[in-house]
Amino acid sequence: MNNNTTFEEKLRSSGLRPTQQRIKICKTLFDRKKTFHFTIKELSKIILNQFNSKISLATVYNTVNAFKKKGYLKVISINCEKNYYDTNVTNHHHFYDESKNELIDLNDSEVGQINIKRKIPGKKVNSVEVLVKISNNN
Amino acid sequence: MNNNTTFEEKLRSSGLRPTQQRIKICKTLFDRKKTFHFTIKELSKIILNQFNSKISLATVYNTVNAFKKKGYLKVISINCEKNYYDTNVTNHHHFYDESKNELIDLNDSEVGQINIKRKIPGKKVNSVEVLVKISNNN
DNA sequence: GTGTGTGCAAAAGGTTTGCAAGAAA
DNA sequence: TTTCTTGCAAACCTTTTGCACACAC
Repeated sequence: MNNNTTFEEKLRSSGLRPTQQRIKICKTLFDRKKTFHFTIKELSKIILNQFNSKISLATVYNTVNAFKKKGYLKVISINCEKNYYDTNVTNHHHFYDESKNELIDLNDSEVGQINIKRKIPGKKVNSVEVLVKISNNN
Repeated sequence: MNNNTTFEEKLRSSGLRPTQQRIKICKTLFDRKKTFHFTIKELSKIILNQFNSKISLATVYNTVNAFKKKGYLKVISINCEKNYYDTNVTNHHHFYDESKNELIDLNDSEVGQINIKRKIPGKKVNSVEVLVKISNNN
């Protein structure tokens, strides 16, 4: 289903030229069954292994930022060292495994209804996200 | 109540020498009624204005990191650009005002009970934090 | 005096940018 | 041919580190 033609259309319809680099990035990000969490460094390394060809860091950043702007990816901030990206752009929550530096999706139904009782005058709520930090039981 | 002697004791009992710089940082951070949210840059600027003397960035970082390690401050990651610190080290939640780049505390009672229904085998939960992103209404 | 802390400047790590060469339309 | 994209290197920002000097004890 997610073949090259589909990615070409996706890119084109977003006003992005379907270059070889962008198609490779699309394949790596979106041609999978499960949600994908990654950092830029990890993504670069995976692309290198998957296609045996390097895409420059600048291009990876540019493309990921373009996808973020288009709403194809979202950012999750766990710490200030680096950004984590998520191919699941729906409203949901996360476990962050501090032992493995790894994100795990937590869907809405796995977190009870969250009821924010306080309102801030003149402000609207953009998102409500829960981050559950976990680590090994040792 | 929070006079210099108290801060000296606090530092000493934490194994930190009560230097002039550290006492100034203590005054800025802890000699206030309300929770204080700050970035390192903001803290440096406030100290400069408050005491008319500059403390080197390295020292501010060192001291803030020491206080974090001692449990006097906690870190809140909103985005990857910079770390935010919080003088409220109890379990609580936050509004993040994306229009003003400002944190507002949300105490436990203002957020309904959060019930994480999923468990990850072999992992323990370290914290559960809610971040509510808000912005101007217009 | 001894050991710790400070401050500067340099380094480190992630991210962005400027610009010339290359690819897409 | 025109416009957009790539890739390199340099720049940028926050944070950390090395080291000489200064301060606390």
